[in-house]
Amino acid sequence: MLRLSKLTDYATVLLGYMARAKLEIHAAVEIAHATGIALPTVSKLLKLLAHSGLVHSIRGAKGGYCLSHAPERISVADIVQAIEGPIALTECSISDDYCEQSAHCDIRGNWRVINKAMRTALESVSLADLAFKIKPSTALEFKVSVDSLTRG
Amino acid sequence: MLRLSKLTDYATVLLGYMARAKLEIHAAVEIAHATGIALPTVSKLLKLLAHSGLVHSIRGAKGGYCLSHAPERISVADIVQAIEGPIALTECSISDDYCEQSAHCDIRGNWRVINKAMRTALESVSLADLAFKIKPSTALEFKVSVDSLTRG
DNA sequence: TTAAATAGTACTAATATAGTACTCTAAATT
DNA sequence: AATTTAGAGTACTATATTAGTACTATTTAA
Repeated sequence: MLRLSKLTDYATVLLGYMARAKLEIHAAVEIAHATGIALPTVSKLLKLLAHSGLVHSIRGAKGGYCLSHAPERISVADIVQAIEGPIALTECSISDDYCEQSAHCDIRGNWRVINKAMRTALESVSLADLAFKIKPSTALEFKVSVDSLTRG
Repeated sequence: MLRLSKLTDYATVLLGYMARAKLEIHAAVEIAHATGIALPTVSKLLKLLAHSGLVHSIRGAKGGYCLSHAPERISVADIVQAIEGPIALTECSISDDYCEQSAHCDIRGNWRVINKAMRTALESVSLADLAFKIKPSTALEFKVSVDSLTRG
């Protein structure tokens, strides 16, 4: 079904809330109430997002989390990677060594290309695009030449 | 990690074999031997692919499977959909009703756009691209305007 | 009629995901 | 300094999904 995990989905919801709310600092409890996502889940997600540097955490009383960058600077790819790890459609996209089939498999190199294409697609959409309505005039364009892909 | 299932990966390998091998009809056993994928798995996959019309099945002795279309006409999106079902990154991309969060969720519509973008990326790569080396001169281009996306 | 091959279905096992609980550390307020 | 608020870290459990297997039925060639 090629789908994102629920956690990633939740992450976009809670980051979307943070992007829209004007106050800088948000406690996990507040975000949980506002979004309807269970508190332990919200905490877990915010920790992951803090690890990847997408949000900044402030400890102690009156602490909380704030976005590290403007919503326009945070891409969907960033969010997916923060929660799910590297975007890699197939095992062999990650490491060369792992696949026992490699003798039979002539397809490996070409998956890399597709992978890069997907990543490019996800990188081209920002948190701002998600959180605020995408205007119909906005054009998403992905133009990926194999030259650039095979170099990457 | 946004990855395809192993089964989808296997499916590309065995379709790749069929695309390269010149003989029209291939029994499941033959494909299993050639690709190193276990026979029961190969059978399962070929059944799924036959259901979606990507391969044509011939029953009985001397039977087997053959590609329904030229490798150039079969897209990676077709293969993914045959094995994993509809390409839908989030639950709400499939049905409107399901999501209990819908009151809180302003993000729904925009996921659709991303979804379509991903699908477009996968549609732009063919089985032929996978099975034979993509030539560096080949350019994969995705150009998706939101106008067309919101209509879809 | 027999052997070869796919169709269909149901089941089991393995893995990954989601969710929860608990302890530790840091900062602010009094 | 003590207390309270809030995040950090870790480990665990339950659930759901995925992968893999087995078995029976059906079709066709020789």
